[in-house]
Amino acid sequence: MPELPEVETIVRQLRPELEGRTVESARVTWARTVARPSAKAFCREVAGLRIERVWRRAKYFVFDFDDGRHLVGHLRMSGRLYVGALEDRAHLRASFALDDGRHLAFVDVRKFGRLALVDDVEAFLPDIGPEPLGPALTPRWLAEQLRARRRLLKPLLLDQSFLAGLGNIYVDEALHRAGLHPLRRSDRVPRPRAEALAAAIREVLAEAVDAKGSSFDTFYRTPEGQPGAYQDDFRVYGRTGKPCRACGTPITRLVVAQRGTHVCRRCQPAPRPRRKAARGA
DNA sequence: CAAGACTCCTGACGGC
DNA sequence: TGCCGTCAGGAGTCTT
Repeated sequence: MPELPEVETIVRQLRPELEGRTVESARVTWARTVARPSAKAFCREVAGLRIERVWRRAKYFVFDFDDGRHLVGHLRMSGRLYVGALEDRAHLRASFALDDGRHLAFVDVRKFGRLALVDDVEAFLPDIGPEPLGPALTPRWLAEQLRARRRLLKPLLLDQSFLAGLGNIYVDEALHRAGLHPLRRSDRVPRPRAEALAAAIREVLAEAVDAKGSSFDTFYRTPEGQPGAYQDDFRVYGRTGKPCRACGTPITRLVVAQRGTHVCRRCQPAPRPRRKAARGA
C-alpha cells in the first residue's frame, strides 16, 4: 500500500508528535513483526530511548534514538502507525508507551510490515536507488539510466534499487503522464520521452504528497486517522473501463510483472512486438 | 543481467 | 446464506 507519498505523509505527521519523546516501554503482539533483534530483546532495548529525529528513506521510516541506534520500519502492504490513546485496535502488532502518556501503535492486517532496531541504517537497508524528489533524479540522469539497462519500464520503475519509493500506483500514473507503455524496453525510449518521464515521476509524487497520499480502501490512513485525497486524481490506476482523462479512450488493465497495470492504449502506445530471431528478415 | 514463480498474510468481493 | 476462488498498494528469495 504505502508508497513514497504515503510514508512521507506519515513521517511528517509523526515528527512533531514523536521527536523529543522517550519510549517508556514497548509491547509486541505479533513476534514476526520485529525483524531484529528478537521481539523480546527489541522491547527490552528500546525502552528508555529518546526519539531525536523522525525521517524517511524510500518507503522506510526511521526513528533516530539518543543512544545512536535507530528504529527502521516498513509498512509493506497494510501497515499503519497511529499516535494517541491506546485503544484496543484491531490487528495491533506492536505498541510503544511514550513519556507523555500516549502510545504509538503499529497496526497491520496482513502482517507483512516489519520493525527493526539497528546500529547502522545504511548497513541494514538493502541497496536502494536515489530519492525521486531529491536532486539526483534529473532528466539527464534518467535518460542515461534507461539507456544503460534493457528492462521493461514497469518492473524497472518498481525496482527499489533503481529508484526509491515508487510502487504500483505511482508507476502507472507516471508512465501515463509521460505517454509511455509499461512494456516498453528502457533502452528503446527516445531521449525526450525519458526526460519527460523524469518530470512525470516528480510531478506525480509531489502532487500526491500535497494530497497526503492515496486512500481507496480502509488500508491507508494518516497517523491522524484521515484518508489521503490523491485517489481522486488518479488518471489510470484503478480506472479500468473508465475514459482516459486526456483522450477519452477506455482505460485497459493488463498484468505486467505480476502486477495489475493500467494504461490508455492511445496515450501509451504498446511497443512493437519484435521477432526474436529475424533470420533473413 | 533480466524476469517469472513463489512466499509471507488477511480480508473484501464476485460468482454460483 | 454460504462457500470458494481471486485479488490486493510490497519485496525477498529462488529459478530459469
